[in-house]
Amino acid sequence: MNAEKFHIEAAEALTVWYNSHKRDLPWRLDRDPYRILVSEAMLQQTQVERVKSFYARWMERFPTLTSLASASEDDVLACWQGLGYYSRARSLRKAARLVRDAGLTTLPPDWEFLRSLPGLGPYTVGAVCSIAFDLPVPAIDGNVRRVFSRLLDMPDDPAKAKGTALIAAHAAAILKLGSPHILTQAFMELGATVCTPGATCRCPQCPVSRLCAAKAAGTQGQRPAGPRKNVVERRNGAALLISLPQGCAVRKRPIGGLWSGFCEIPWLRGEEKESAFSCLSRLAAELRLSCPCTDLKLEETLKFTRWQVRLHLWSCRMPQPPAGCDELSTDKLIGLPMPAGLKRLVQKALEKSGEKQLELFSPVR
DNA sequence: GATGCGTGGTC
DNA sequence: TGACCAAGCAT
Repeated sequence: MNAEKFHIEAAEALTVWYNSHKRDLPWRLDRDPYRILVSEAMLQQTQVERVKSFYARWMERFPTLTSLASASEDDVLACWQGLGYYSRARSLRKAARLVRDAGLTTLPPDWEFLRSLPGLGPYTVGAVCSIAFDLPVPAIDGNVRRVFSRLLDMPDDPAKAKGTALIAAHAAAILKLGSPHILTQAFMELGATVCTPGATCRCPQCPVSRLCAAKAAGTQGQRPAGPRKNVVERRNGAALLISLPQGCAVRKRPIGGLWSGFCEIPWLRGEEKESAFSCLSRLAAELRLSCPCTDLKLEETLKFTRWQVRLHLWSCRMPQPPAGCDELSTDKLIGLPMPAGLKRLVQKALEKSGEKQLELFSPVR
């Protein structure tokens, strides 16, 4: 089949299929560009089911771009808390302020301007342009890469620049043959519900299976081709719940890097094959601790892209906060912007102290 | 182009 | 249950 016929048949089949098979999602109630942008930012590397409740809460709190522009960063982060990749929230707020400072009250249909905003990369700009403004700008995400790597039976990694350019060319050609806002979402919807990863794809339900080169060759389970994923390194770690006269010790993470600007209880990631107890010793030395520590027998796994940490929790009592830490009352502790894994650990400790009446936070005599 | 950035779900 | 996945972006 020649390319032109491929594009025409794909546009027709996907339009029909999307109109009858699209899911009802909260960000599909209208095509307001701000609402589309928020959904796209939240959906970056995040599953639809997880985004739903965050999206609803966000829209209630920051219903318009101007309301977001006038919000404080703390309020924005609090609303994003638990969703991960927090630079997305900071960027979204900055972008809203830049739009406002440009004298606008809403996002303009201007690729160059949108691309200049923080947090809006090639994919997100494509999504806003095509979905909100109905412009034929392709939005290439993981779903679309997978769909096209199969349609074209691409033998090389579609995430590489060459593969992405090829996919963008085909996607743009198809968008021009129909409604870009329908077709962009159709590519993604197909990837999310039918053309799913590995051997789980549902080819019998696919509206474009007869156009699919991988289906014809039987290679759909091996697409997209790509490099082996990195192994996640597993390590131990130690965390400390330090009881102070009026609460417990927390510290603020530096700006930039992991959990930028968030609060945390003191903790330390172990070296390769280091025991949790050895981590505790190093942590105690770092904090210049001179008191005995009690093993609370509580653990939590912190998961990251390249490593995960089995974090063991100890407690101790001190008359004043150690170096680098501040004192905070325990009732304020739970409301603090704190990474999800650490917060789970703290909550476990609070529950345990309640059950066993450990007087974990009673004043030092 | 490679790496850092969170979190929770799936099989 | 461990490996992989989920609508990327900035540096």
